[in-house]
Amino acid sequence: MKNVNSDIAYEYLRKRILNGAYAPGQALMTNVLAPNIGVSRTPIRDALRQLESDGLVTIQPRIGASVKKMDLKNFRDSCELRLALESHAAGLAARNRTNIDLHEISLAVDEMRRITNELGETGAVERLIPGLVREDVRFHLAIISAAKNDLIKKEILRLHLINRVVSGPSALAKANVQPEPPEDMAHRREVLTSHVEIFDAISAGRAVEAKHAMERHIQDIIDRSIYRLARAGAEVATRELSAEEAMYSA
Amino acid sequence: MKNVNSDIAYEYLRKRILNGAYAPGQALMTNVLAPNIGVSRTPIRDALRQLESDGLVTIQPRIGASVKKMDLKNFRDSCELRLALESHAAGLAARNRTNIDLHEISLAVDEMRRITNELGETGAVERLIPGLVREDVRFHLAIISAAKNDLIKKEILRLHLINRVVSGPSALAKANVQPEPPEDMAHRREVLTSHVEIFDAISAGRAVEAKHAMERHIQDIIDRSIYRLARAGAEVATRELSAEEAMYSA
DNA sequence: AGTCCAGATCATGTATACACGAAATGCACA
DNA sequence: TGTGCATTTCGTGTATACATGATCTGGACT
Repeated sequence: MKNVNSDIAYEYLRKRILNGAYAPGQALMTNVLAPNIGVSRTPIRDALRQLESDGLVTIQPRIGASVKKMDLKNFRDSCELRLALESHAAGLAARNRTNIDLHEISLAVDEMRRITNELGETGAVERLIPGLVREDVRFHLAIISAAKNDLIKKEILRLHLINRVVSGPSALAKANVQPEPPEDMAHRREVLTSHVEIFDAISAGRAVEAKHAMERHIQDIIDRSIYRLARAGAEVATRELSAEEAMYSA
Repeated sequence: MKNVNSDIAYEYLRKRILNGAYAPGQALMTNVLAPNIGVSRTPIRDALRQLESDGLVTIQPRIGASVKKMDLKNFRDSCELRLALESHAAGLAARNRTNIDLHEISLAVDEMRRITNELGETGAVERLIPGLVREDVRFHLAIISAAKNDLIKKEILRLHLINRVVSGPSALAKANVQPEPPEDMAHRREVLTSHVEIFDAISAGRAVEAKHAMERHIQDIIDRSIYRLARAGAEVATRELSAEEAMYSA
């Protein structure tokens, strides 16, 4: 955002939506928010509008704003969008990446490999997972940047990468979704392999290969997410996910 | 949008930006706009924010809003984005289309074929081109709808399809870009062929084929646009396009 | 002449007051 | 007791007044 008070309201609301402080569907009334945040209704309105275009909030005229509910359909839709954008970005990255981009991507891969190996040996899940997530985000972010298309980058970030970065553990645990089932070590190695594969393709400038590798990689992630959500049971599916939970779980 | 006065301001500004009434880069000051539109500054601010997220306006904090300039880089970027989204949508459409969707697409194809043939016989460009454009938009819109992904649809529409619909002839002529060089009859037949090809793939449920056909089709359109822009000469390239001109020319 | 600073000007961002519409309450009536 | 309508409540949307920051003007100094 741009203006200081709007920013305050925006960040305040965004954080609380993302960490689940507000239930999905909960009304966000400017006149109750205003005293809490310490600014007037005007910048709050601005913030809500921005959040609406981020897809986190629904605004109905003369009714008001509420935290957006995300059902499985919406979740799938956003996954599809991510798939389309990121795989295309991978293709572009193979064409447009500089050596510096390449270096940054390789760092993310190397670091992830290191952590994955350490995890395999020590099993120190609690301690190492955050780093793994960080390097994963870093990897995807580096590729998006290497694609050299600001519009696509903006869209992808708006979709969810920022969410993953800022959201933290949050409501996923509450929903009884196990973020890290113990049998996932195999999956972690697969992720690493995918990343290496994508990196190699981008490095070699093979656009279609990079694109397809990224497609498969993200499709895997999506399938996994949906499977986990489904397995987490009806209470998650029916009570509806907040936008945050769905985003984070991707 | 949602609220009546914000809508008025939004439509007012949108139309005038799209038809070139405001030059690219021109400042849009709320206190001069307000009396003209006949509403107060508040809904105008709302409208400007919305237009910013549409990509038509740039807002700098404490500086103000201005009509977004679009250079060749931005134009290419938005084309890339369109390519990614629409080709993916074509793939989805092949999987998710209903018979009703299929029918609507076929209507657009048939009508376009009819008009193209008539155009080949009579050469009545002035009279028939609008119908051709309409059916082209209809074709793409029908596919996007058949993909059954509201998020992707929303993104594509925001990108430019609406623009094509609402913009009208506008500033393209002013820029001395010939929208219809006489040798384009061949191109029109190619477009028709592409549409048929895409339709067949979607109809048969061949997702990857539909996707690739759409990719080629849009890449053709983009190449043509960029070629035409380049040929139109330096004055277009250097004086910078308004968002509208670039969008429309796609 | 050119540069730099101070004041003035002006547009934005913010707060607040007002008006309209929607929902909730409560009362009358069946 | 349940239903329908009027009234009230309350929150949004809009207008306007105020404050802050940015730009512009003019003059002084080098």
